[in-house]
Amino acid sequence: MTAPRSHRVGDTADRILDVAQRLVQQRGFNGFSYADVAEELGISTAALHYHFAGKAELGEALVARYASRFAQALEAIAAEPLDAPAKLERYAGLYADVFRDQRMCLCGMLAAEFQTLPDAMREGVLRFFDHSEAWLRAVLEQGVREGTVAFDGTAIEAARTFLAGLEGAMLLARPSGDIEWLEAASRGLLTGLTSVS
Amino acid sequence: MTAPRSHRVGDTADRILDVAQRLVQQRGFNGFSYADVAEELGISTAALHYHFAGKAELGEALVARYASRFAQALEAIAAEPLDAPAKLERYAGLYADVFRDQRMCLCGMLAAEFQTLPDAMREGVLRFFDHSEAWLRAVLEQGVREGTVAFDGTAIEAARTFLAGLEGAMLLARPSGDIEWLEAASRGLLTGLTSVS
DNA sequence: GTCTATAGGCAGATAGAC
DNA sequence: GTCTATCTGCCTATAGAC
Repeated sequence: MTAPRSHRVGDTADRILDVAQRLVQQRGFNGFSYADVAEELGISTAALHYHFAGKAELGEALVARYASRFAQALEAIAAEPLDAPAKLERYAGLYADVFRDQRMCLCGMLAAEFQTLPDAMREGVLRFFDHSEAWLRAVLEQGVREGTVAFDGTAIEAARTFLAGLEGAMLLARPSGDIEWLEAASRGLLTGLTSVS
Repeated sequence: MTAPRSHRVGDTADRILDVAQRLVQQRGFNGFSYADVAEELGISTAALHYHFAGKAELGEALVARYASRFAQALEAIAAEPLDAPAKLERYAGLYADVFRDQRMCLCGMLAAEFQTLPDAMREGVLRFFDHSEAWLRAVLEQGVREGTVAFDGTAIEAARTFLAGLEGAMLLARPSGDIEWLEAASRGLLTGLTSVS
C-alpha cells in the first residue's frame, strides 16, 4: 500500500530526517545547524524550511519517527517465542546496532540536552522512555513467571536500572568507540538479573 | 596554606567557573554562552575573556577542577574503614548529591557532546572516566577478597557496568527530577554485584 | 580587572522569483 | 519544491580606554 516511487528511495523530507537524525545522535540537537543538513544534501536551508517550519518542528519529527521505529522493533521481539533473558539480549542488541554506527541513542542524547529542548520534543522524549520502561517491565515479569529472572524491588525499578545501564554504557563507550565496552556492560546488567536463579 | 581573602569567598575566576559549571551540567557545553555567565555575575563578556582566553580554555579549566574535586572525594572514601558494598554506596551517594542540585555529572554531559569538544576537553573527560574506573575496580577487587562482592567477567568490566549504570540513571532520571528513580537504580546495580553471595 | 564598542561570523528564519 | 537574497539576532572574540 506504499506509494510507488520509481525515481528515488525516500522523498526529500525523509532524507532530511535521515541526515538530521545522524547529526543529532553524533553531535546533539544544539550541535548541528540547518546549514549542516542542507550542505550534506546539496540543497539550500530555505528548502529545509519548506519541509519543516523550524528546527523545533524538525526535532519533533525526529523523535516521533525514532520512537515509532523503535516501538516496531520491540513489537517484533515481543512476538517471538523467547524466554525473558533472550528478549533482554535482543533488546541490548538494538543498542549495539546503534553504537556500531558510531551513534548515541537519539533520545539518550536528547535526555542530556533536555532542559534546552522545545516542549513538544521533551514530551516525545518522555514518551519514548515510558514506552521502553513498560516493555522491559513486561519482559521482566515474564521472566519472574518463568523463573529465569530475579531482582529486588519492583519490576519497573529493575526495568529502569537495565535501561539506564544500557544508555549509560552507550554514553561512556562512545568516546573510546569500543563495542566490547558496551557488550560487556550488557552482559553485566543481564547477569545482575539472572544470576540469582 | 591557602591565601587569605577577607573581602570575598572565591575570586572572580572561581565564580566564573562556578556559574559555567552549573550551566554546562544543566544545559551542556553547546547550550550556554559567555553572555549567560557574564549576565549572571553582573560583569561583561570581555571580563570573562580576561580570565579565560576562550570558551575552550574555560571548558578545560572546568573539567580539570571537576576531576580534581572528584578525585579528592574518592580518596576520602577509600581512606575510610568500610567494606566494598559500603564504599560503592558512598560512591553512588556522590551522584545523588549532584542530582539533588538538578544537575548532570559534568563529564557525563560532556561525554554526550564528545564529538563537538575541543581536544583538550576530550582528553580531560577520558582521564576522568579512566580514574573513576580504576577506583571502582580497586574497590571491587577489595570486595572479592572480602567475599562481599561477586561478578562475572573482569573487575574492570564490572566497574564500567556500575559506572555506566549510575551515569545512565542520572541521564534518564533528570527529565522527571525524581531522586527515587536514581536511588532505585543505585540499589539495583549494587544488588547485581552482591546478591550472588 | 573591568568597561564600552565593535568586529566578523554563523544561527534560524523569511520574501519572493522561478 | 527549490532557489537567491536578505534580515535580525546571537555568538565568540578583540581593541583600547579607564
